[in-house]
Amino acid sequence: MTSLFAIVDCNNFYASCERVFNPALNSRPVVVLSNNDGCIIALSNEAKALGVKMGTPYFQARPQLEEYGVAVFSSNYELYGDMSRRVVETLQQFTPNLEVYSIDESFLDLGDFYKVDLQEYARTIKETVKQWTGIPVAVGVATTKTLAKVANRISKKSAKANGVLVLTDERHIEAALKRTEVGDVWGIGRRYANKLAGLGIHTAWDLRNVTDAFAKKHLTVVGLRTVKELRGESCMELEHMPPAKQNICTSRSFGKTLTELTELEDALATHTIRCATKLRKQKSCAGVITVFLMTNRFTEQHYYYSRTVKLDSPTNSELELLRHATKALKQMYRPSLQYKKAGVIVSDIVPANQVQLSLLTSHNTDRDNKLMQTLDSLREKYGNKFVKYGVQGSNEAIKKWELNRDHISACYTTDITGLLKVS
DNA sequence: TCTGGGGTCCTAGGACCC
DNA sequence: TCTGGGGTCCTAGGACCC
Repeated sequence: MTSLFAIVDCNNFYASCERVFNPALNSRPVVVLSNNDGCIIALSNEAKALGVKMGTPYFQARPQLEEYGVAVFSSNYELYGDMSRRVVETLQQFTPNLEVYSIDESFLDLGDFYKVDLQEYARTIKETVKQWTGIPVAVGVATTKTLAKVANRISKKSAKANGVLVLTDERHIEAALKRTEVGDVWGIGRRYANKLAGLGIHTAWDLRNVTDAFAKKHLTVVGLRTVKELRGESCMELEHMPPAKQNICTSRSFGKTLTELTELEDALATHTIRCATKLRKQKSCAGVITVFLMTNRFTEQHYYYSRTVKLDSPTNSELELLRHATKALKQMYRPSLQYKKAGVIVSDIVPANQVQLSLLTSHNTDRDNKLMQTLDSLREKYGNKFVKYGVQGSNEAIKKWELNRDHISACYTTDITGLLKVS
């Protein structure tokens, strides 16, 4: 029984999302910036054709962008998240055996579809997603996830393929792997690509033909799996249910540098609450919380402070996490430094229903759980900004550390608090 | 002036125990 | 006091992904 996978990948996803609700952009190059308007993280094909590169700091690219009349957007994750859901719902019409791999990519298990015309089927997927959501996608089909990714990549580049490539024929696979650079293989990053080049491995085809021992020695067992997948031996199953996260991190750069303890408390409280909310959403508790502060990493003197606290008993109560985070912050804080970024990481995560209550803390837990449930539903209804703690300060104070989002698009699919509009 | 955020997995080496 | 070996756990660092 041979496996069969499709990977459906949205083209230039964030840029495409901006275009869906603003058709005037269809004739213009579009870029989307990272948080804080820092770097370019998405480009339309037209912007790529101008030579603008992914990851470039906005302030460096800005003159060029203005010269060419490129449309520039701050990232709008409410919009992208909502569009992502629409794409997934469309794909679910084709098969329930689907893995949402990232905000813009899904794997489909086509294991039972050998009898259908795959080319035709893949094209129907692509056209349906475009028609129902407005988002252009590319579809790659093969017997392993890694080969499907290769097919997907080529389908975008080849005019003939036009966004759909079924890679099941041995001769076609060989040709595809020969024209794929080794660094473009899923699982081979820049470091490994350089290392492999030094060892005479330049294409995906070269990599497919190394021995198992060679792969394991130079690329660890992870790389060996990649090599096997390139040979057509499926080593990565579809993951229907994403496993609960083992670490959860919320961090942001500030719009401006901060020096005051109260401002940092405010920012970190918001991050802590987001971490706690994420924990509750996946029904987990964390046994360890880490708080970190850093100054600008691009200046000569760069400071990074962090403090890790092991809790008596795992929790997802933001009240308790806030207590520890605030205390840790006070211990780390040095006045007179220009802080640029802060964050909270919760780890040692366990399922909430497996938490052993310590006698010391158990009397609080019931009350906390009920309060957290209430807060979650209030926030879902009225938005995150609706419920706040004293430590989070007034709305005035928040402006100082909030992100720069000078080029944000309108909230087409959500209102300002992140609520779904009823349409 | 301005440089993102959030994850996973594997390995090597040290600490510690028997 | 000296000696050897093996197992486990933890951490830091390095690689990758989107």
